[in-house]
Amino acid sequence: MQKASNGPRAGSRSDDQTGDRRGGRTVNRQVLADHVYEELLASLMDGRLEPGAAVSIDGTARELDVSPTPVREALARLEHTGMVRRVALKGYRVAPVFTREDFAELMEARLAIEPVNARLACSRLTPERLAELEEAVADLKSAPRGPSFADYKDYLEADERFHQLIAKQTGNQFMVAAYAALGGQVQRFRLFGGVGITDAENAIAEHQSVLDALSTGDPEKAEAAMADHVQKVRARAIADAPAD
Amino acid sequence: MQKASNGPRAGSRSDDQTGDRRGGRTVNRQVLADHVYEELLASLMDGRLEPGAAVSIDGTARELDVSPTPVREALARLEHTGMVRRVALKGYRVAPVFTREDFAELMEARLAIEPVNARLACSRLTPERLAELEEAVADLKSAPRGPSFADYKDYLEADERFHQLIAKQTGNQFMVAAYAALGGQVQRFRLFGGVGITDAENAIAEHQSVLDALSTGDPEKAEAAMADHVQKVRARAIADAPAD
DNA sequence: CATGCTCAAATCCTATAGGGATGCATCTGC
DNA sequence: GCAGATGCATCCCTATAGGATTTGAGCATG
Repeated sequence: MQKASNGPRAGSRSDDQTGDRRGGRTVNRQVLADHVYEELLASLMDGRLEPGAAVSIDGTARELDVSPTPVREALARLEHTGMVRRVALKGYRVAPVFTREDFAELMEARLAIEPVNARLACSRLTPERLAELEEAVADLKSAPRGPSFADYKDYLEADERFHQLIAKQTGNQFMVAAYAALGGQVQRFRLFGGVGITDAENAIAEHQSVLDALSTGDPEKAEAAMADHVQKVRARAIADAPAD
Repeated sequence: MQKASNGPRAGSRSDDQTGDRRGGRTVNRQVLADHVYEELLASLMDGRLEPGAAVSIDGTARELDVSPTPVREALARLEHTGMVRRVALKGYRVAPVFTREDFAELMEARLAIEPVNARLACSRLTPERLAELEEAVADLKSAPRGPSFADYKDYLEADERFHQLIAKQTGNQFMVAAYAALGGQVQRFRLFGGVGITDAENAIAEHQSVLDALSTGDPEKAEAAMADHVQKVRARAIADAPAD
């Protein structure tokens, strides 16, 4: 909306993050489509884009002041994550809200994958990664948990980060990919699943339990702690869920 | 290569599969990017595109006689499957061959996911799906298994179909997504993992065992049979693997 | 011979143009 | 007043143009 069509700036992209230099050599070249992808992902992950909302290609392009081409590319990647759906010739839409059944399926899948991740992560845990996990739990404890949306965004972000770190700690690229296929949905559920932040105290305790189990180095314990956590999340969500 | 640049046909796409009509109303509208995606996926799945090969955007566009735009979109989707990798400003490349470690990780992930799929599928098995599974196993048995590449393509296709059907039979969209995150890699490993078709007899017997276990309706048996199958595949592959 | 430079072709990346379809507001006829 | 037709705006989709970057060959130099 700001600076809408202020003039053609074709090809003059040497001042944004493209040619980012650090220490004298280019480190992480990035193209516009990557930027758009991250922007859209952030909007989806923190709830700015609500389920069911249309994501217009041209509209997004105008908003970000780019051409539709990189937006198409970014959305094509996002489609494969399940966070947006596409209908040919009709465009993209944020995936609809979770039904009760969707939620049950998601929890079933988490229960199949996340305890295994905890077990594998435990047997390969490095001190550095353990520190990162401790930091995530600390952030979880210290994050504000007010009633408004923005108030517990940090809490949700720390929650997602904790689980994602465990997936990465497995050192298994395919388990990371499998969790990633769920991760976005998990986060979306946290935002729009109906269950609020009321279970924070319990959830924090369970995360601490998982972390403790990982610290002991006993893979079986870690697996059990994670399974326990996921099951309790499911139980609380069912209890809190609205009538429909 | 054939019919290279025979002339501009801009906007005349009312004769290909776009406006496909059946019974009077349009049923499944398809855009060019979908066609390109399927074309590339087929090339990857049956080995026409070998690991490490460059996949040029412009080149593919010329070959399929379309513009680069839909090719970009198709490749963006494929990137998220892990079958092609992208480097900014350098283009796409078919994912490299499996190392021993990659193979171990893939089998670890399959062992975490596929037995669960078998268990879930078993408890929700419908006669129609069971028939499809039986057909896949029958195709597995009847498929030619010659020494040349094209000779056992059908065999590999039936193998992939069997596992994918079980994933779908879970009725859990997230388990399907998780398997899909692996599925492409599994197929690629079958093609280029070094292990040939020597284990066909054993593998067929194991697939039959999985099918039998599913037929009994005992989820525990199905899970065990699938775990046994994956573990034996791993064992055979390790035994057959070349020195490096 | 090995190494560095120059240049040209190929390729990637983004913007723009325009065809076709859809949706919505407006208008007309009953 | 209301149903259907019409026009306009919006959007998706593909092609094309052109700038920016990479790459590899050819050539010069130590």
